[in-house]
Amino acid sequence: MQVIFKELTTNFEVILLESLIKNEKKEEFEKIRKNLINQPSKEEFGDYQCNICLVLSKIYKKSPREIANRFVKKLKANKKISNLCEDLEIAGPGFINIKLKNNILIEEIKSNIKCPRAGVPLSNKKNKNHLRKKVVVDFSSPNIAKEMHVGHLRSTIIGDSISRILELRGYIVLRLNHIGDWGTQFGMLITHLKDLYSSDLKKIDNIKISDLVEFYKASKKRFDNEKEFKKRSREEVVKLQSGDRESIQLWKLLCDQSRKEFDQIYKTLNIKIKERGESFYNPYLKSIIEDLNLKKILIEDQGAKCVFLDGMTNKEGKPLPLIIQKKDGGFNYATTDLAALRYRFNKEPDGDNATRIIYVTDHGQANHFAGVFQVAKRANWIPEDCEVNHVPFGLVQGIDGKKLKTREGETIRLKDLLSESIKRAKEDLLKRLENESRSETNDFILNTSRVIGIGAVKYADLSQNRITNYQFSFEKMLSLNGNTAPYLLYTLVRISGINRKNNMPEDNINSESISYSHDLEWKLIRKLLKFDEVLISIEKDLMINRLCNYLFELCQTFNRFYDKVPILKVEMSKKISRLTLCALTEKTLKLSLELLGIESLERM
RNA sequence: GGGGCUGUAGCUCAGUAGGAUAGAGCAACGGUUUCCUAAACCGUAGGUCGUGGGUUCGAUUCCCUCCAGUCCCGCCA
Repeated sequence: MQVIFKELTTNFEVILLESLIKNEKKEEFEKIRKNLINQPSKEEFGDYQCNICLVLSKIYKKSPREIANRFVKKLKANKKISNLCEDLEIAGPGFINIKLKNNILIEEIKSNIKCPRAGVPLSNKKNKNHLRKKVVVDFSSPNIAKEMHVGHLRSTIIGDSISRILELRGYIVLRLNHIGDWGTQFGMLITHLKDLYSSDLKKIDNIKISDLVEFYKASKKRFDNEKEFKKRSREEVVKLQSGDRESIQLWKLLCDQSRKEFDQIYKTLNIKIKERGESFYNPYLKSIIEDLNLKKILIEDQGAKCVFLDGMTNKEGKPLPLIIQKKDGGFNYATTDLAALRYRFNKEPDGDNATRIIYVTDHGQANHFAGVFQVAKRANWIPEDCEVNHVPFGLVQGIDGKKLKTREGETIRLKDLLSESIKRAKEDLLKRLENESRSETNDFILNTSRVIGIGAVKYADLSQNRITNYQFSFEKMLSLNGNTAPYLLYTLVRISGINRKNNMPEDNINSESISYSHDLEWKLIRKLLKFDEVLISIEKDLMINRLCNYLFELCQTFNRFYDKVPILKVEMSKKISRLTLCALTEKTLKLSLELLGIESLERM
C-alpha cells in the first residue's frame, strides 16, 4: 500500500502548500510536511490519519476543528484524493481519519496476489553508475579453534535475515564472514600443534584434531603456565606473519578443521555466507598506517601509534586512543577493521564497491565501532552517499536472567542447543500424534520436528527487539500459543488444510467477481496490505522484530477470520473471494518466513 | 570518573521521526466445537509507562536531574 500512501501524501502536500501560501505562511511548509500522513494509532481510526490541523491551529491562531473543516473541504475537492478516499472524517480535537475506498483496497489485493514479492516494491535507489546498490553485511564471525556459541547465534540469524530482506528489496548483498583467523593466539596454537604432532609434520593430512576446543584450552593453559612455551609461541607469531611455509601450512590446517565445524552449523541453520577472515586484509594494513600518517591524524603515544578520538575520554579524562599499531609493531583488530572498511568501499578490483556496510555484533563492541567509524570518517574513507551501520544486539540470558550457561557453568555449544530444540519439538509432536491417534511416517516426524525446532530458535531471537537482552526459554519458543514460530506455522498449516479440502478446479476462479462484506474480511485485507510498509521500514532501522510483530498480528487476524467466517461451504462468489484472502495470507506468510530463514510446513 | 544500552501489567516483552481510552503472550478465572488441524477463538481481571523537572495544544516517546541494572573504557577480538 506504499504506492497509495505516497500518492495521498503528494496530493495532501499540494493542498497544504496552497493553504499556507494563501495565509502567507509558506515558510512553514518544509518544517511541517514531514509527518503529514501517519499510520493510524488505532485500527478503527481508518487506514491513515492526518494530524496537521493541530499544528496549523498554532500557526493560523484558529481552532483546530475550524481549520480541519476547511482543510477537509479542500481535500475532498481534489480529484485524486476523492478517487482514493471513501471518507475524510474529522475526529477528536481535529484529527482527520482517512478511509480508503473498498475497490482501491481490492485492486491492491489482486495486484499483490500476482506479484512474486507479495506487493513489496523494489528499491529504486541506484548508485552513481545507475546500477543496483551493493550492501555488505558482516555477520556471524566466529573464531578459529573456538566453538560457536549463542552469541554467534544472534549475529548469524539477524545478519542472515537482514541480508534476505535487502535482497528482496533488490540490493546486491555481499554476506561476509569476518572470522577470527589471524592474531596472536595462533602462535600458541601452532606451537602446541608442533609439539604434539612433531612426527607427522611432514604428512600434514594425517593430523586430525579430535576436539579443537579442548586443543585450544590446552594451548592456552600451557601459554599461561610455561615460560618457555610462551616464548616459543611469540616467536611463532613472527614466523607466521613473515610467511614461514611450515607455519602457514599448520595455520591452514587449523582453519580447515575449524571451518568444517562451522559449516555443519551453517548447514543446519541454512545460512549462506562467504568466508573472508581477518587474514584477507593483511596486505592492506600497512597502507592504513601510511594514509593516516599522511593525513596527520596518527599520533605516537607510549610507543604505540594511535588516533585520539573526539568526544571520548578514558578513566583519567584524557582523549581515548584507538590503537592502530602496537609498540611491538603488531597490528590489532582496529587496524584490520579499518582496512576491511576501506576495502569494502573501494572500487573493484581492489575492493567491493559497496555503498553500505552493516556490522552485526553484540553491543559490547559499540564503543569500538564508534571509534573505527570516526577514524574512517576523518580519513575520508567513507565515500559520499555511503553509510556504515553498527547493528548491535543484547545478550542471550537464561531464565535466571544471567548469561546463558549449562548447569555446570560452561558455555553452551550451539550444536547442542539446536539439537535440544529439535528433540523437544519431536517429543511434543509425538505426544500430539498419540493424543489425536494419528500415525505419521518417520520421515514426516523427523522433518517436522527439525523445521519446528530450528524455526523456533530462530524466531525467538528475531522476534525480540535486538537491542535488549533476551531470555532463552525452550518452553516459550516451542509453545503453540503466542508470538512463536509454531503459531505461525500452524496458521500456514490451516491454510494448507483448506487448500487440500478445496476441490474446485483452479480455472473456475474469476477474480473479477471478488467482493467482501464481513468485518473480519476487511480487517484481514487491511492487515495484508500493510506488508510492504513494514519491510520498507526495516530497511532503514534494521529492526527485524517489526516483521515478526506484523506476522503475529497477521496470523491473529487470519485466525479470527478463519474461526468465524466459513470459506469452503458458501456460495461460489464468496468462496472465491475468501480463497483469495487465504492465498495472499499464505503467500505473505511463506515469503516472510523465508525472509526470517525459517522453512514452511503444510502439515504438522 | 567518562560513555553506551536498559527500566512499561505478577512474569516475558511490543509500542517511542510527539497524537485520541498505553498493547500482546504466559500465568489466573469464565465461555465457544453439525464446519476447513480447538495446536484455535472469545470474554474477565491486571498499569503512578523507574523518579523529579522542562519543552508542547498534546509526552511512555524529545531535553535535563536523580535512582537501579548491565556492558565498554591503551596495546585481546
